[in-house]
Amino acid sequence: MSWTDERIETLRSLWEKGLTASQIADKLGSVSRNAVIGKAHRLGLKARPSPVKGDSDGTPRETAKKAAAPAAPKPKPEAAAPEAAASQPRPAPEAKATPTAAPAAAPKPAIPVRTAMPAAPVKPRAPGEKVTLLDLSDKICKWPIGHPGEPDFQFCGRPVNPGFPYCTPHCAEAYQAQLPRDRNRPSRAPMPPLPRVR
DNA sequence: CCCTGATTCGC
DNA sequence: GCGAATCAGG
Repeated sequence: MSWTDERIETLRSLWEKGLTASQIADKLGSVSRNAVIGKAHRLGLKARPSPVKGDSDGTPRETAKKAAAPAAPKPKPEAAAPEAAASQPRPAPEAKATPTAAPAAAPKPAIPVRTAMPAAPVKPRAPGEKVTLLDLSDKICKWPIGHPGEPDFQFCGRPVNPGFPYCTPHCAEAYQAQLPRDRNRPSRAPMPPLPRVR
Protein backbone atom coordinates (compact mmCIF):
# COMPACT_ATOMS: atom_id res chain seq x y z
CA MET A 1 0.00 0.00 0.00
CA SER A 2 1.15 3.49 -0.59
CA TRP A 3 0.75 6.81 1.09
CA THR A 4 -2.65 7.99 0.01
CA ASP A 5 -3.96 11.33 1.15
CA GLU A 6 -6.11 9.61 3.67
CA ARG A 7 -3.30 7.64 5.16
CA ILE A 8 -1.11 10.71 5.31
CA GLU A 9 -3.85 12.56 7.07
CA THR A 10 -4.20 9.78 9.56
CA LEU A 11 -0.49 9.76 10.09
CA ARG A 12 -0.40 13.49 10.71
CA SER A 13 -3.26 13.31 13.11
CA LEU A 14 -1.99 10.42 15.12
CA TRP A 15 1.57 11.63 15.13
CA GLU A 16 0.67 14.99 16.53
CA LYS A 17 -1.68 13.31 18.88
CA GLY A 18 1.35 11.77 20.44
CA LEU A 19 0.96 8.15 19.47
CA THR A 20 4.18 6.28 19.00
CA ALA A 21 5.38 5.31 15.57
CA SER A 22 4.62 1.70 16.34
CA GLN A 23 1.07 2.46 17.32
CA ILE A 24 0.53 4.49 14.21
CA ALA A 25 2.03 1.84 12.01
CA ASP A 26 -0.17 -0.65 13.70
CA LYS A 27 -3.26 1.40 13.10
CA LEU A 28 -2.47 2.11 9.50
CA GLY A 29 -1.50 -1.42 8.75
CA SER A 30 0.75 -2.61 5.97
CA VAL A 31 3.50 -0.31 7.08
CA SER A 32 6.35 -0.68 9.43
CA ARG A 33 7.30 1.55 12.29
CA ASN A 34 10.25 2.73 10.25
CA ALA A 35 8.02 3.61 7.35
CA VAL A 36 5.91 5.77 9.63
CA ILE A 37 8.91 7.54 11.05
CA GLY A 38 10.42 8.04 7.64
CA LYS A 39 7.20 9.44 6.26
CA ALA A 40 6.65 11.65 9.25
CA HIS A 41 10.03 13.19 8.78
CA ARG A 42 9.50 13.71 5.12
CA LEU A 43 6.26 15.44 5.93
CA GLY A 44 8.09 17.75 8.21
CA LEU A 45 6.49 16.38 11.33
CA LYS A 46 9.10 15.84 13.86
CA ALA A 47 10.64 16.70 17.11
CA ARG A 48 9.04 14.35 19.47
CA PRO A 49 10.75 13.25 22.63
CA SER A 50 13.33 10.88 21.37
CA PRO A 51 15.32 8.59 23.58
CA VAL A 52 18.40 9.46 21.62
CA LYS A 53 18.08 13.17 21.90
CA GLY A 54 20.75 13.09 24.53
CA ASP A 55 23.14 14.36 21.96
CA SER A 56 25.30 16.48 24.11
CA ASP A 57 27.83 18.89 22.67
CA GLY A 58 29.01 18.71 19.12
CA THR A 59 28.36 15.10 18.46
CA PRO A 60 25.47 15.27 16.03
CA ARG A 61 25.36 11.70 15.01
CA GLU A 62 28.33 10.16 13.46
CA THR A 63 29.01 6.51 13.41
CA ALA A 64 30.48 4.00 11.07
CA LYS A 65 29.24 4.82 7.63
CA LYS A 66 28.50 2.12 5.20
CA ALA A 67 30.25 2.73 1.93
CA ALA A 68 32.14 5.79 2.98
CA ALA A 69 35.23 4.34 4.52
CA PRO A 70 36.98 1.85 2.24
CA ALA A 71 38.83 0.06 4.97
CA ALA A 72 35.95 -0.20 7.38
CA PRO A 73 35.84 -3.58 9.03
CA LYS A 74 32.36 -4.62 10.03
CA PRO A 75 32.18 -6.13 13.45
CA LYS A 76 29.04 -8.08 12.77
CA PRO A 77 27.65 -10.20 15.53
CA GLU A 78 27.47 -13.28 13.34
CA ALA A 79 26.80 -16.60 14.94
CA ALA A 80 25.43 -16.25 18.40
CA ALA A 81 27.20 -17.76 21.29
CA PRO A 82 26.59 -21.49 21.59
CA GLU A 83 25.16 -21.37 25.07
CA ALA A 84 27.43 -23.68 26.93
CA ALA A 85 25.34 -26.68 27.76
CA ALA A 86 27.57 -28.04 30.43
CA SER A 87 27.97 -24.84 32.26
CA GLN A 88 26.43 -23.20 35.22
CA PRO A 89 26.24 -19.50 35.65
CA ARG A 90 26.99 -18.47 39.18
CA PRO A 91 24.93 -15.49 40.17
CA ALA A 92 26.89 -15.14 43.37
CA PRO A 93 30.46 -14.61 42.31
CA GLU A 94 31.63 -13.67 45.77
CA ALA A 95 30.91 -17.18 46.82
CA LYS A 96 33.64 -18.64 44.78
CA ALA A 97 34.93 -20.36 47.85
CA THR A 98 35.35 -23.91 46.77
CA PRO A 99 37.05 -25.29 49.82
CA THR A 100 36.42 -28.99 49.72
CA ALA A 101 38.17 -30.98 47.07
CA ALA A 102 39.35 -28.09 45.04
CA PRO A 103 39.76 -29.35 41.50
CA ALA A 104 43.39 -29.50 40.56
CA ALA A 105 42.79 -27.21 37.65
CA ALA A 106 39.57 -25.55 36.71
CA PRO A 107 38.79 -27.03 33.32
CA LYS A 108 38.75 -24.33 30.75
CA PRO A 109 35.26 -24.21 29.41
CA ALA A 110 34.79 -23.61 25.75
CA ILE A 111 33.91 -19.97 25.75
CA PRO A 112 34.25 -18.29 22.43
CA VAL A 113 36.69 -15.46 22.66
CA ARG A 114 36.77 -13.44 19.54
CA THR A 115 39.02 -10.56 20.17
CA ALA A 116 41.81 -9.56 22.39
CA MET A 117 40.50 -7.57 25.25
CA PRO A 118 41.90 -4.50 26.85
CA ALA A 119 42.01 -4.87 30.58
CA ALA A 120 40.43 -1.53 31.20
CA PRO A 121 36.90 -0.21 31.40
CA VAL A 122 35.25 0.74 28.16
CA LYS A 123 35.41 4.38 28.91
CA PRO A 124 38.49 5.73 30.56
CA ARG A 125 37.51 6.56 34.08
CA ALA A 126 39.25 8.69 36.58
CA PRO A 127 41.17 6.61 39.09
CA GLY A 128 38.78 5.48 41.74
CA GLU A 129 35.76 6.29 39.69
CA LYS A 130 33.30 3.54 40.14
CA VAL A 131 31.34 1.66 37.55
CA THR A 132 27.86 2.05 38.94
CA LEU A 133 24.43 0.91 37.95
CA LEU A 134 24.10 3.97 35.80
CA ASP A 135 27.03 2.86 33.70
CA LEU A 136 25.63 -0.52 32.85
CA SER A 137 24.87 -1.44 29.30
CA ASP A 138 24.90 -4.54 27.20
CA LYS A 139 28.49 -3.78 26.38
CA ILE A 140 30.22 -3.70 29.70
CA CYS A 141 30.95 -6.42 32.16
CA LYS A 142 28.36 -6.58 34.92
CA TRP A 143 30.44 -8.63 37.26
CA PRO A 144 29.82 -7.20 40.69
CA ILE A 145 32.71 -6.01 42.78
CA GLY A 146 31.81 -5.87 46.42
CA HIS A 147 28.33 -6.14 47.80
CA PRO A 148 25.25 -4.25 46.69
CA GLY A 149 24.35 -1.59 49.16
CA GLU A 150 27.83 -1.10 50.39
CA PRO A 151 29.59 2.12 49.51
CA ASP A 152 32.34 0.43 47.55
CA PHE A 153 30.02 -1.60 45.44
CA GLN A 154 30.64 -1.36 41.75
CA PHE A 155 30.83 -3.39 38.59
CA CYS A 156 33.77 -4.70 36.65
CA GLY A 157 33.21 -2.48 33.65
CA ARG A 158 35.49 -4.12 31.14
CA PRO A 159 34.11 -4.77 27.66
CA VAL A 160 31.99 -7.88 27.58
CA ASN A 161 32.82 -11.05 25.81
CA PRO A 162 30.35 -10.59 22.95
CA GLY A 163 27.15 -12.40 23.70
CA PHE A 164 27.81 -12.60 27.40
CA PRO A 165 27.09 -10.29 30.25
CA TYR A 166 30.65 -10.50 31.51
CA CYS A 167 34.13 -9.85 30.23
CA THR A 168 36.21 -12.81 29.21
CA PRO A 169 37.97 -13.40 32.53
CA HIS A 170 34.71 -13.15 34.40
CA CYS A 171 33.01 -15.42 31.90
CA ALA A 172 35.63 -17.99 32.77
CA GLU A 173 34.72 -17.41 36.36
CA ALA A 174 31.01 -17.60 35.86
CA TYR A 175 30.73 -20.45 33.40
CA GLN A 176 32.60 -23.48 34.52
CA ALA A 177 32.30 -26.87 32.99
CA GLN A 178 30.53 -29.47 35.01
CA LEU A 179 33.06 -31.65 36.76
CA PRO A 180 32.86 -35.38 36.15
CA ARG A 181 30.46 -37.08 38.48
CA ASP A 182 31.82 -39.19 41.23
CA ARG A 183 29.57 -41.51 43.13
CA ASN A 184 31.84 -41.75 46.13
CA ARG A 185 31.62 -38.11 46.75
CA PRO A 186 28.59 -36.20 47.84
CA SER A 187 26.88 -35.11 44.70
CA ARG A 188 25.99 -31.78 46.11
CA ALA A 189 28.55 -29.07 46.20
CA PRO A 190 28.61 -27.15 49.45
CA MET A 191 26.14 -24.33 49.57
CA PRO A 192 27.71 -21.01 48.84
CA PRO A 193 27.25 -18.33 51.47
CA LEU A 194 23.99 -16.47 51.19
CA PRO A 195 24.09 -12.93 49.93
CA ARG A 196 24.09 -10.33 52.62
CA VAL A 197 20.77 -8.88 53.52
CA ARG A 198 20.08 -5.61 55.12
C1' DC B 1 15.45 -8.57 25.95
C1' DC B 2 11.80 -5.18 25.05
C1' DC B 3 10.96 -0.43 23.51
C1' DT B 4 11.64 4.64 21.49
C1' DG B 5 12.68 8.12 17.51
C1' DA B 6 16.60 9.51 14.14
C1' DT B 7 19.45 8.77 10.39
C1' DT B 8 21.42 6.74 6.38
C1' DC B 9 21.36 5.02 1.91
C1' DG B 10 20.16 1.52 -1.72
C1' DC B 11 16.38 0.99 -4.25
C1' DG C 1 10.02 9.10 -2.22
C1' DC C 2 10.26 5.00 0.25
C1' DG C 3 11.59 2.15 4.14
C1' DA C 4 14.92 -1.55 5.98
C1' DA C 5 18.86 -1.40 8.46
C1' DT C 6 21.13 0.66 11.73
C1' DC C 7 22.08 3.58 15.55
C1' DA C 8 21.68 5.34 20.22
C1' DG C 9 19.40 5.59 24.20
C1' DG C 10 15.46 4.18 27.96
